[in-house]
Amino acid sequence: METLAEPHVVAVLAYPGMSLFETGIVTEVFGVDWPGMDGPRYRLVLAAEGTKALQTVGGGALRTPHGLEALASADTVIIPSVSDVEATTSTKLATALQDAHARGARIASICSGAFALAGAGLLDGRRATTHWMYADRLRARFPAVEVDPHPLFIDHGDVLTSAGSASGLDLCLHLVRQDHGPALANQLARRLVAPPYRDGGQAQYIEAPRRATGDDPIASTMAWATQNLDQPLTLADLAEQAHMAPRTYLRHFTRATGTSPVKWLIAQRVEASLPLLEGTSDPIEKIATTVGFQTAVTYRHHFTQHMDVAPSAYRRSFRGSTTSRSR
DNA sequence: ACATTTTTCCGCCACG
DNA sequence: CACGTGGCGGAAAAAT
Repeated sequence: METLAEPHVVAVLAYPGMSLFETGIVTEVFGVDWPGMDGPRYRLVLAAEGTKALQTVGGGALRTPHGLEALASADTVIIPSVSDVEATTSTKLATALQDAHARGARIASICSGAFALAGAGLLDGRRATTHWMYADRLRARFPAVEVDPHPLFIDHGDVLTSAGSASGLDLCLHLVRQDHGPALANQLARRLVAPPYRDGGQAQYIEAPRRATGDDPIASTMAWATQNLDQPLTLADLAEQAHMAPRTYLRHFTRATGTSPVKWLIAQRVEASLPLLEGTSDPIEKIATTVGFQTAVTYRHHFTQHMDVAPSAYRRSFRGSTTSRSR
């Protein structure tokens, strides 16, 4: 568990024509030494095939001393997308990935990086995701891969895939959470000013984007619900607010949102409770009811479900780490 | 931690 | 006929 002596090595692939965004996410999470963050560290290694300077999007050039052998010897390997989803994965890269995997390293991809993992055969017979726009191509090129375009990321333990670029951040935070627990992951998310937790199963693609205008009945009931979070809201209440039958409301809601009303409500309530845990010393009971859970039991249940820690533990770890360091 | 009751959610289908 | 609606039943999830 403790990796203080031997830092966990994260290798991220650099390639010609790369965008700096996905790599930047990885850098931010695993490469930056955040001041005031005690606890375990990672060592980030940028690895490339060959030692020539690589062109990046925007006309820059990038050179790294680390070759693919750095991939093969890392603890975690991240492929932050590929330059061309039609191109076959080079044998050298495929071999490096297979070696790393066989050695027990964790292999993760962001966005179109899944094509490299699939090219190395690491996704055969497994469920995997990628950017929703590439899902069909991935399926067509690698029929052995069970492509699911819906979730933000899929974690098999040894192999992980994530969706569009920004979901890479969710994936990276997920890895930190796996390695060092929710407290550190949440703390890091705070520093990055990222939402603390997005579940891997959350929908990546929302068919009917919510309009901010008031004429969207779903959007307005959602706004209404967040205003009235403290009181018990049922599906029937929301439907009535939207002047729809429950069945119709349900359909519209899932289409617009990617989740169900109750799941969304629970997530809202858990989220609303975070600042109360962080900033007040209100008892859990009180927080539970102010964010709309009938009882503290249900609050604890759902909080733990979402955050992987009990509310009290979250509060404790949050306080401990922020106050003890800054003064 | 577990069982019971209640609510949600989704496929199916009839209706307008 | 295509399309949105909404009631019904039962599995699944949430509340108690």
